[in-house]
Amino acid sequence: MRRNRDDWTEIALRALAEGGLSAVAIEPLAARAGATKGSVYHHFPNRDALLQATVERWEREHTEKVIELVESERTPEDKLRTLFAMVLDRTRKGSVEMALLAGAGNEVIAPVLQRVTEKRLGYLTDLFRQFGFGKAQARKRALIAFSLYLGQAQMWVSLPGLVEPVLDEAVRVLTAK
Amino acid sequence: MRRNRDDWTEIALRALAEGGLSAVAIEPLAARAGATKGSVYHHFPNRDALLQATVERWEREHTEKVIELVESERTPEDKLRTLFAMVLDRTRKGSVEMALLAGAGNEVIAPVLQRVTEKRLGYLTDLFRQFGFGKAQARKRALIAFSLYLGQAQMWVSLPGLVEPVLDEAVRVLTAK
DNA sequence: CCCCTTCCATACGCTACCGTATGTTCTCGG
DNA sequence: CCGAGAACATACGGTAGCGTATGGAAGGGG
Repeated sequence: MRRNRDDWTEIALRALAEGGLSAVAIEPLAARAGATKGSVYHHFPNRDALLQATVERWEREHTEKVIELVESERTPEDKLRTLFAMVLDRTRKGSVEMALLAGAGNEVIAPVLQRVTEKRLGYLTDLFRQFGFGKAQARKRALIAFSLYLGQAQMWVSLPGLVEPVLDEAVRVLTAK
Repeated sequence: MRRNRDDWTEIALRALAEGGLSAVAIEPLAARAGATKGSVYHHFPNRDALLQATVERWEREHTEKVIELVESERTPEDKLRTLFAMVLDRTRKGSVEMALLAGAGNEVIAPVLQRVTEKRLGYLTDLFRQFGFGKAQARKRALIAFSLYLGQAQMWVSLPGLVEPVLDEAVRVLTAK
């Protein structure tokens, strides 16, 4: 079976979700795909290039899709609630997101994480403005909401089974004047 | 210079803070200490044992001290504010805490993280009860507050320079009925 | 002072992964 | 149907860290 660049980033994406950053390693990936690293090195000059292409693919495919999907909700409350519920649900089963957060120190991952976070914060700020908050306060609430999401996601990996019943309270607290 | 068990966990603790989990490696640590791994392997059977002793030392020395220090504040508001300010400040400059969060998947780190988190959540719950919240709601607020902290800490490593001015708003939001 | 234990250095083999070099197979356009 | 380029395999050398084995130094109790 011949493989192209996209095949490899897809495989790497899955490995990233399941095994974290260190699982994106040329030789194990090749073995897993029933190939040898000769194939990988034909499509990518080195490991960082594969990682780069992989995270950029994730950025393209997942970042905007979430926002699009949330926008199908009608009221700001529903949007916020859906956003939290959906994003946290993705986080559950070994997601790419958590792998990237854990690997935030990596110089390939850092810029991607930065771009994605800023985009999300921008969207969240707009969302809070729809609740009637002023510009500055909407930004603060967005930061708080996003931190809350990050923290929930983090807790899921370090304390599974303690995260669930907070959503309603969180939304209420976040939107209270 | 002769070294004992505590010397090595201290060195490992520093390495953990500065370089993360992967920096707790026998050979680099020994080199850094001007010794050879022969010394380390005399005091610890293997790498995991060193890591274990190191994180347990951190658990002893840092977990309870924070709570003690916060308890010196008078009002619940001041306690909450101090707690956030202090813990987030520790997080800034390459802390052990962040290294542990990033390595939450590790089977040595996980149980420690779990114990510490539960202890902190317990304390936070008590704190929110002092605000007049009922038992269940205090627990939810505690979870939210702790997630908020985790998220802020996480943001500090992936987006340095965007975290600061949220403290007041966060405290207000968290304590609002 | 000497011996026994503690502490440590040196040397070794092993694994996992990186990256390179070179040869082989597949595929498709002419 | 054949030749060129793309895709891949194989083999190699290199690095970093783990863990073991064994001998040497160091220091305190007898």
